[in-house]
Amino acid sequence: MPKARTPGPRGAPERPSPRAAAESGDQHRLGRRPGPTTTAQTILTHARDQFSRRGYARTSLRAIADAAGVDPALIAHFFNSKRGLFEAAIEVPLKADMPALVEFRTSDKDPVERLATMYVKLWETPAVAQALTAIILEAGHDMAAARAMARFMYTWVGEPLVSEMGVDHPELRLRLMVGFMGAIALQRQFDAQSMLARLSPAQVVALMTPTMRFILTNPLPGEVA
Amino acid sequence: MPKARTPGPRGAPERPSPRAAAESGDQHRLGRRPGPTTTAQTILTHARDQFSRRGYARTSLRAIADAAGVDPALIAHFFNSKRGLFEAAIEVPLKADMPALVEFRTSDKDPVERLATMYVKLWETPAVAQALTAIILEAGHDMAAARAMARFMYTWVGEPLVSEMGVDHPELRLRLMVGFMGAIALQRQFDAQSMLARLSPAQVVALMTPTMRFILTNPLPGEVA
DNA sequence: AGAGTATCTCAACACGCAGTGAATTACCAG
DNA sequence: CTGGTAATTCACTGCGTGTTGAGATACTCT
Repeated sequence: MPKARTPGPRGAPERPSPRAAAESGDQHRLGRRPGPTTTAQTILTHARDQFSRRGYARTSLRAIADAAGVDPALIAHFFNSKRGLFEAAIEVPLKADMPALVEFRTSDKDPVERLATMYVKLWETPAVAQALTAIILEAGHDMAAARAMARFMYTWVGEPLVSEMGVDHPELRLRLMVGFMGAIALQRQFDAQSMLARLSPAQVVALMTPTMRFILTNPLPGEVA
Repeated sequence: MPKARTPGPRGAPERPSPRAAAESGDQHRLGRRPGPTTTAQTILTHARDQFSRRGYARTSLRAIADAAGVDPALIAHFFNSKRGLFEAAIEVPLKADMPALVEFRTSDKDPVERLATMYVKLWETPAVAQALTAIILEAGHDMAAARAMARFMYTWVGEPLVSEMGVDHPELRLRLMVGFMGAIALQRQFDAQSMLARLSPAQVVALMTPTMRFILTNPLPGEVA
């Protein structure tokens, strides 16, 4: 016998709501669902979506759970806390064999143009775009996001580029360039009727490459050098 | 006639807490304060501070009221709602006789350098910097902020510049340039140990001017033109 | 001086939030 | 089949939030 549990110290006297007994084709309403389990991934996907569109503070766990078709308590079960979910959501889902990354390494075009191409292509993958957007939105408020941003910037932009083409004052120039690139991506993401959003990926690459190259190579004024 | 109001349907039976009668040198604790009234301005100042540092959603009216040394209800009295307070806070406090603006109009240097100088000087005025920061932070979430940003961008950047020096595809180029400028300002504001934040205003101007000029004047690639 | 109005505090409400513990169901290894 | 473990929902608790109404105090205009 499953032992003598107190039959229910909570309120709810003798099953008040059998819960609208005859729901349409709906079967089980309680306990584990049959079939394989993909729920954690589903939650993570919708979390990235919400965090990237509304920011951390405006996003409620209930909204994510609703979108994922799941009880809010499941989030606590899989990710411990809202913070835990957020930190999982801003883990940029990059794998070295993604086409954009492979092409960056194997192409023999100009490094800057290759970088711009890779960047724009990365933003075309929704999960990546959402993670990056969430990171940028919270970078000023959340240390984890700030670190994620620095890591992304160093690993996927700074290190590959500087190691290939020499650039003086790399920290300064990279900050300027990444700011420029981020501003473009954000405008494309949020202001859908902006000119920038109407351009094709190839057009955006062609548009941003010259300025990126200029930022990296133009002689710095005497005051700062 | 003031008519017969129900004398008090709320709880609070016969004044429960006379509130720690003898506070140090503190006099009046209730009712209007003696002397001239500057409270609305005080609230607005602290609101800008909080909104710019923590964003709209993370900022509570109670926090603002505490910082201003005032009861939260006063905010509702002066600004109606949190939203009302925010919309007042993102009204960029610019007057045409501010030194930075005057200098922009009267100097005879290169227009782009003048613009950069004005911009950096504007960000040195805390109230302006805070309003602009709050606008940028919420531009993706709040229509009022988005409009404020467009207005600022057009009135104080686009119109003066385009009217003076001809630039083709102004919308596209202005978006790129303003994104670049905003990214610099934000990095200086939030990442205090960044290289950018350690530069003097004059240095930042010297650093950003060439890129701004490049963005405005470099021939656009055939794909977009 | 006195009526009327603006400023200000207090107490409370209603609501949404993140988080918790127990109960229920399905999966899986022996 | 059977026992253990993971997945899932439910009911609930505090807590913090924006907002409200009433009452108290000061200022202002005649």
